[in-house]
Amino acid sequence: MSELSTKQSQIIEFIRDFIDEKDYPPSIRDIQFGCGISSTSVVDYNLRRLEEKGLLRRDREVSRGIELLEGRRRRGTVDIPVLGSIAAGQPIPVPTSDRWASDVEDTVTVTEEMVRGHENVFALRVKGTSMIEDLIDDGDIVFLEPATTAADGEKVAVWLQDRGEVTLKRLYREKDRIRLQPANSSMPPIYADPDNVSIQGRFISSIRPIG
Amino acid sequence: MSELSTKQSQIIEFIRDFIDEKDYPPSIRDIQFGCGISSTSVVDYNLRRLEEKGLLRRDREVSRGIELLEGRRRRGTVDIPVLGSIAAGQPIPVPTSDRWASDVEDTVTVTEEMVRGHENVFALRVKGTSMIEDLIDDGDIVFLEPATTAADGEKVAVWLQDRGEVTLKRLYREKDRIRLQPANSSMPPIYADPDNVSIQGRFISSIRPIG
DNA sequence: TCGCCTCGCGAACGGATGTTCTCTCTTAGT
DNA sequence: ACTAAGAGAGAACATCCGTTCGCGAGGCGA
Repeated sequence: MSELSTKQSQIIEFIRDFIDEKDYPPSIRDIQFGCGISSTSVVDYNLRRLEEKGLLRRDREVSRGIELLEGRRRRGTVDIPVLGSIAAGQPIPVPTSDRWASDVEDTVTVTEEMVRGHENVFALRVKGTSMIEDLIDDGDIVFLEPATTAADGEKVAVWLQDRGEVTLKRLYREKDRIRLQPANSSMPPIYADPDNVSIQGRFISSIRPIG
Repeated sequence: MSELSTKQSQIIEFIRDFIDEKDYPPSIRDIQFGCGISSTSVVDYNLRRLEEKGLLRRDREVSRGIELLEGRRRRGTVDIPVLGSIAAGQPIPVPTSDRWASDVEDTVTVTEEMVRGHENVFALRVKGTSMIEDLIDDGDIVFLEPATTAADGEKVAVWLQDRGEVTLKRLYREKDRIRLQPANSSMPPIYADPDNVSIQGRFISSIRPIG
């Protein structure tokens, strides 16, 4: 029932290739000649079957009104703004709910899986190896979601007011201070007054540029 | 000269939105009504200007034969076959020059930057923490390119014939043996006879699934 | 003022294109 | 063998749609 005849998979294949090459869908006669079919009605017939099977969508009465549903796989990418470098001494303007402004210096494109389920994700370039034992190296790009709170032990980007810098660390609450723990046994933790620490974002994932 | 008139950027905008929504380009009359223009010839006129400026490409005499050049941003993704797990005791069929066979259990989609400049890239799931100090953790997915040789110190996937297993290590040639060095100071290196080692692939990059 | 160019309007032409109708041909069920 | 359904061929039709042509309104330098 949901088997595809040779002709039908050939048509699907042809449409995919056609769009790949030309960036617009083929007309029925394009398909006809491209697949060596002898009549437009045969193409129409099979297109209807394919539509019933949910493999494509057609806009009636519209030329080239064919949309491959299954081919929607690609385009599963998101552009993430790189707001700056972390632990570089610069304050980071965390994006508000509306999309980031236009002053973004750079963006990285990643597949949606890298930030799945998170909103308003932004990215920062990591300087230094303070999180090396959490497998975050110098030069990596980390993805964060805006947050103002965090559970103990979470990796967060925090703004240290007195130092005027943003850094990525694991955050632990102690009696009357906050401990920012590097993941690098050669580096001591930073202790800070709670009033001096403001959480900017929560770690989601990271990538390492090739090379 | 290369400025865009209000109408022209409006048209570009409309085309982009139209394609975004319908997945096929608008006809000239779609643009006409969508932009509140009173004549098809005006659309045609501006489309020619936009084509001259290199912002789009038109296929003459073809309905909806409009292709946005600038909108090519997305689609920069590649599907990489995940051939199995590494250090899991199973031999890995390295893909030949023709595209991998159909028995691929899984694929991951990544942006082209992750494998830039490499051919026939395949992926493996990492089991264990033997490369932890090279920032490759248990559960990571590594990307490799087929290779049969490697320079000293390179991270390679090697097939150990007597153990019947594939493992990811740094490779060093010593007098009459090969040293496979884990990046984990709690693990000893593996020494093997050169005849017993066959290199399967060279490390390119890795990603870590979210969570 | 006179060309010349840019930009826009409206209409008409002809090819492109989706739809539909009528016929075959084959296959499976009875 | 008869019939119904699936698949296809061929042609006709009605739009859809890109192109072109004539006309006009401004702007600009000579």
